[in-house]
Amino acid sequence: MSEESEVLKLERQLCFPLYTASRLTTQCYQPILQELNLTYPQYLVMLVLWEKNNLSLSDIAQKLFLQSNTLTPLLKRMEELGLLTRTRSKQDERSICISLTETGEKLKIQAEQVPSRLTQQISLTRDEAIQLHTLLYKLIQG
Amino acid sequence: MSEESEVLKLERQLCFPLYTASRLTTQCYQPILQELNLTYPQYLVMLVLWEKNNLSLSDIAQKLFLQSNTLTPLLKRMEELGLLTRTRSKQDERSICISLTETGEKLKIQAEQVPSRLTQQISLTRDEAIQLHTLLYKLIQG
DNA sequence: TACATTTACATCGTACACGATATAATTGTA
DNA sequence: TACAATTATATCGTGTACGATGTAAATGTA
Repeated sequence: MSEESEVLKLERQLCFPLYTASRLTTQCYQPILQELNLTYPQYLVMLVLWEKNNLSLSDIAQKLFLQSNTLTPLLKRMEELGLLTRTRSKQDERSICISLTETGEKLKIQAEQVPSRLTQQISLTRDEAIQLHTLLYKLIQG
Repeated sequence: MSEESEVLKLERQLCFPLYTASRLTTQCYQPILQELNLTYPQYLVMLVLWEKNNLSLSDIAQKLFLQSNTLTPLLKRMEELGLLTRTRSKQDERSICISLTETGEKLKIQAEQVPSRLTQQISLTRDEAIQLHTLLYKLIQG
């Protein structure tokens, strides 16, 4: 009934396993992050800020490949959770400075266990994970 | 100021490049799919149905690793677009049968050019793409 | 055959993503 | 210095994702 069209087969697309692997991996994080009361995108913001505190929205946006339309409400929710503060920069009134609160800083200690707990759930060898990591960054930066 | 915590560095995580590669790849599709008046998840549903028509919602759900909470509204929108019909199955009144309309079938012809147009934009060699494909499926199926 | 269990969808609420657009501050330039 | 262009963030609307829950049909079982 359906014509042969190899190029349109779902399993042949690169996009589909990317989309699915991303979603399923995020789902693996969910129960772990729930203990920290964080969503996955919120966790990413925390990773950025734990590495370097007091960044502007655009700094975070650049690191996460996101924009203000996604980040503004995300950061507002995180402010309401008491994880960070959003203050207008003195040097440039357009810019806002995102700073971790003490609560936000302290959450890092609990978060230290997250990566290893996730690695345990993943069905890739260490070498495969490295290989995948390399290929994904090549795709992203291309 | 921020303590050294190698395990929590953003660039070390596997999840982040997965999430980003998925989003950026979807963004590559967007202008191409706009010509077909499809969103990316809608395109995935079409890929499934072009391969095999007259599937139940749960068949599609299984292939795309989605559930009714996502698929029901998605399929309703596609029905409104005139791409498919949703009819209760006679054999099992709980099940709905998703069938392509003629419009939906015909869209396949236009879609044939999508994969190659995307491949051109991707910064991976053929071998790397195959390698990535294999690793992602291993991750998904694990 | 009653009835508990399972299955297939649907609905609801929350939180992203993201294109389009708005707004105010800063910068470049005639 | 006026004023156009740029930049940083915010807002809005639409469309996913997905956990939790609801509902009705089908199935298993005593």
